[in-house]
Amino acid sequence: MQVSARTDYALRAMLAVADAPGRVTAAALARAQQMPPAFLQSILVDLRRAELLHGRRGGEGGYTLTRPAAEITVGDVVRAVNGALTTVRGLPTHSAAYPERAAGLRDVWLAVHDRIADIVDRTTLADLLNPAQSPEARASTGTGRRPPTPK
Amino acid sequence: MQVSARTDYALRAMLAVADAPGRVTAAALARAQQMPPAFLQSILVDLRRAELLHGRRGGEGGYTLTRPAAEITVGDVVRAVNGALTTVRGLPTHSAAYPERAAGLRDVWLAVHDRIADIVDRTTLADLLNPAQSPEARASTGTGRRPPTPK
DNA sequence: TTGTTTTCCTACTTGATTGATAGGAAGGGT
DNA sequence: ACCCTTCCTATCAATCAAGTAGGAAAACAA
Repeated sequence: MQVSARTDYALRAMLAVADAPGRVTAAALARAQQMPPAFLQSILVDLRRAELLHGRRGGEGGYTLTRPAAEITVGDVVRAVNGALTTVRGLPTHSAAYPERAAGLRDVWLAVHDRIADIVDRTTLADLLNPAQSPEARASTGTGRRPPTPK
Repeated sequence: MQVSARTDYALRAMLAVADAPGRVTAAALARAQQMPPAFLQSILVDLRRAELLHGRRGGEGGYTLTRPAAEITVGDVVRAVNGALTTVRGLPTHSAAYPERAAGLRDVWLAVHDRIADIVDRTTLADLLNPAQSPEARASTGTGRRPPTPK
């Protein structure tokens, strides 16, 4: 039930890129968010391969978003760096086998997975940058956002 | 966002003990649930220290629950073996510091934490052993159980 | 009571996965 | 040509999963 450092760093990096006006270099990113520069580099490679970031080399280089911040969800970022959204014993949640008596446990992990998906797939980077209008992040209980927001 | 093997094993062990009529030995537990015996032993120690299991040695020895299965929640077991319910970068979710731009991210992890807590703190071992009457585990969306179930 | 069996308990060791690092190699601007 | 910045690969360190070995305690039998 733990969020890996890789996932947390990836989201913070995406938020910093989304917030900046132009391009952002990896070095500036690491300094602003206080994360190990070399480790951040390997995370940026994952985000670039997932088509979430566009990297440009050379002078005046840096990273930009491939899509508007309102069209990138937290779930997109998590899946890019972590593979599956939730895992049990290293395996994807839906593909973990359980013996006889513990069959009901599988449903618990699936329910946890669905609740998490409800949150991260409905929250966009733009929502996080405007704290005033992010209903998801504040409500402790309830469904969250009413607007359908069809993906 | 991953459930550790330790947590998964601990819950399966607790379910097997709850389901058995009398005492259950660690060896029988490992065999029935197909988990490494020695690793299970270290997990049982955690469960015993958390006052969830009572171990008895000697012939006719084994483990039993310290409380009825209906009074032990999934959350109790998770916290016993994992410390905090959810962690970000190894730290408890509520105590992770975030710099300027990523402040909104903290609320996301807190919301995830609350949703997970809603599930695991309301689901008891008895619920999991009666698949017919476990509303939590089946519903993909919604609040789950209506009865207040005051702890 | 003594011995024996059964089981729980503790400490240490190995292997694998993840977090983190360093040093180039390739590409864009000037 | 030169410099800067992103990219890639190989490597180190730490943590967790898993396994091993050797007691310590409790129940039963003689």
